[in-house]
Amino acid sequence: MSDRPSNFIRDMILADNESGKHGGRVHTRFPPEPNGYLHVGHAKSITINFGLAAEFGGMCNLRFDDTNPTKEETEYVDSIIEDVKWLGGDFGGRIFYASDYFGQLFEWAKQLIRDGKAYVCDLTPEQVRQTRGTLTEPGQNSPYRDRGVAENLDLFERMKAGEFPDGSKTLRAKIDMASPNLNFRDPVMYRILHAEHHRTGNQWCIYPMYDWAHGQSDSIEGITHSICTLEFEDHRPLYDWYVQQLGIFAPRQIEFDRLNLTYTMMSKRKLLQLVQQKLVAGWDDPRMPTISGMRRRGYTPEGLRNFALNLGVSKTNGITEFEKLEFHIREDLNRTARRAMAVLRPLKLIIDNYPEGEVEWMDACNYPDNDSDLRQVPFTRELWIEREDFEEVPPKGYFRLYPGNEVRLRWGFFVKCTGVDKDELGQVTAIHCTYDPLSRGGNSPDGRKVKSTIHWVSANHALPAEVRLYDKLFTREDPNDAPEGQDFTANLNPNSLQVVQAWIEPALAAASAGDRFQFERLAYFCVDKDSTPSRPVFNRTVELRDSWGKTQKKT
RNA sequence: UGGGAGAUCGUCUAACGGUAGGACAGCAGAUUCUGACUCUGCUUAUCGGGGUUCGAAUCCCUGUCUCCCAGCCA
Repeated sequence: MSDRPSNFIRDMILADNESGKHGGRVHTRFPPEPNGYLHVGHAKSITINFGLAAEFGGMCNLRFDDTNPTKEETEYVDSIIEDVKWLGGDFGGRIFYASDYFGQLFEWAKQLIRDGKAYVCDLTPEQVRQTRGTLTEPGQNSPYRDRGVAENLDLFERMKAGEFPDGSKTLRAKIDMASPNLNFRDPVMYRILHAEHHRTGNQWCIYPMYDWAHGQSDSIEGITHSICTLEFEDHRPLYDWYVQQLGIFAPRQIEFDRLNLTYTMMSKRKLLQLVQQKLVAGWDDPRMPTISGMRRRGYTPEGLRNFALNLGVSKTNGITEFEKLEFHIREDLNRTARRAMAVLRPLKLIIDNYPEGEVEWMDACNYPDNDSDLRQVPFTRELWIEREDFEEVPPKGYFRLYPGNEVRLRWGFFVKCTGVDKDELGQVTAIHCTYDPLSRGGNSPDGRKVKSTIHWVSANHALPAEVRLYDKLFTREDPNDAPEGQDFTANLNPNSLQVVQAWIEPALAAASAGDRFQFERLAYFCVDKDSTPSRPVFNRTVELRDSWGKTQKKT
C-alpha cells in the first residue's frame, strides 16, 4: 500500500471493499463544470480522484458537468482536458458529458411524474423564493403541486417542445416544503432555457439542475465513490433520494474539504472577473492560481501533485499556507531544473589585470554534484555582476564583494575588489578588481578560502533578455478581506509583476518555451511562450530560499 | 434562534481506549564553488467544563466557537 498517511475516504473505500459492497470495484470521477479554467483547488480534487482510482486498480472518469449552457464554453472544455492531461490524470481518452445523458434524464423525469413524485410548477422565480420559507420557517406548497399526472406529462412535453418562455415553468420534485433541509423543499429539476448548448446546440430548451443531473450521471457511469466538496453535504440526502426513487445503481457521495490557500483567490467567478476586467493578462497569466497559469509560470506537474498529496484529506475547514506550495515546487525544480547564470540588475565589474580581448571558456556544471554534464561559459575582462553582490560599506555579516574583499566568481576565478568608479552623483558605476590567475576554475592552489561565490556573465557575450519577476497577486492572506465598500480587487498587489532587462549567459539562447532553469543564487525561471530567439523572455517561477535576505529584513 | 458539518503545534495533517507523530513555517548550528540543496538539534498543540476507565485526542454529558444551506448556479 501507499506510504502516505491514510485518510477517511481511503478508509471508507477499504471498508467497502472488505464488505464486498461493489465486489472490490472502485470507480471515481472528476466532474468540472466547463465555465472557467481549472485552478489549484481542482488539482487537489484531480489528485484525490485519479489517485484513489489508480491505487485501487479502478478508473476515474473525466466528466463535464455541462448542464448550464449560459455559462459554459468549448474553450473551457479544451483547457480542462489539457490541464488534466498535464497533471497526469489518466482518463484513458474516455471523456464523459452530463449532456450525453439529457435523453435518459428526461425519461427518468417522466417516470417520477408518473409516480406522482414530480410536477410542473408555474410559479415565477420570485414566487418560488417567496414560498420556500426561511431557515427557521417552513415553506408553502405550490398551488400547482397537485396537478394530475396526465397534465404534468403533457406540460412537461410541451416545456421540452419549446412552447413556454424562459422562467415561466419548472419541473419540481414533490418532496416536503417543510423539510429542515432546504434542498428537500420541492427542488427544481428542470428549468426552461432557450440557450444554445456547446454540445447539444439547440436540441434542448429545458436543462436539468445540478442535483437532478449529478447523481444520475454518477449512477449511469457506475461510479462507486462520488467525491465532492463540503458544501454539497446538504445535498447528499437529495442525491440519495433521486437514486432511490428511480431504483437505479446507487453511488456513494463523500465530501471533503476544498483547498484554501493564503494570498490566493479560488473563486472561479472572481477569477473570471480578473480576466474580464483585464486585471491580469488572461486565464493563463502566470500570477493566476489556474493550472494553466501555474504551468506558464514554471510550476511542474510533479510539484503540484506532491503538494496535493501532502495536503491530506479531511473535513476540516482550513487554509493552507502558500509557502507549502512553494516548498513542493522548489523541491521538484531543485532536482530537475538546469542551472545557468543570469544577472538581473547589472553592475559592471572590470578585472584590471586580466588581458584585454582575451576569452576563456570555463566549464560549468549544469546540475549540482554532477561533473559530467557541463557547458562552457565565456570569461572576459569585463563582466556583469548583480548589483546587490557589491556593497561599498558592507553591513555586518556581508561577505560578498566590498573594497578589499575577495570572492569567487562561480566557475571562474577569485577576484579581489580594488576600487570603484562613480559618477558625478556619487553612484557606483563600475567595480574594479584584480584576479588570481592561479584560481582558474574556482579554486586557489594555496588552499585559501573565500566566504562567497557570486554569479556573473561576460559583458561581451551576454544576451539581453526580458525577465518577468512575479510576486503574489494579492497583498493579503485573505484577498476577500477588503476595506469597507470595496471588493477583493482592492487587495491586488501593485508589484505582482516587475519586468527587468537582464543579461543572460549565451548558452541560454537555445532554450525554448516551457524550459525551466535555476538562475543560480536567484530563483527558478521558465521560458515564456512570448519568448523569441531574438528576444528571450523568462518568467520567475519561485525564488530560492534566501537566509541572508531574511536576516537583512529583520535588521 | 431550523438543518448539516467541523474543532489536535503558527499552518496542514496523523492517532481508531495504551509513549500526541509527521510535513510546512520558525529558531540555532554543521556542511557547501549557489547565503541554494543537504544534514543536525530546538521551540510549539488535543476548544472549555464535567464524567466513564487502571488508562481518554479517542467513549458519554454539557457548553463554546467556526463553516455551509433560503439560485430556475454548480
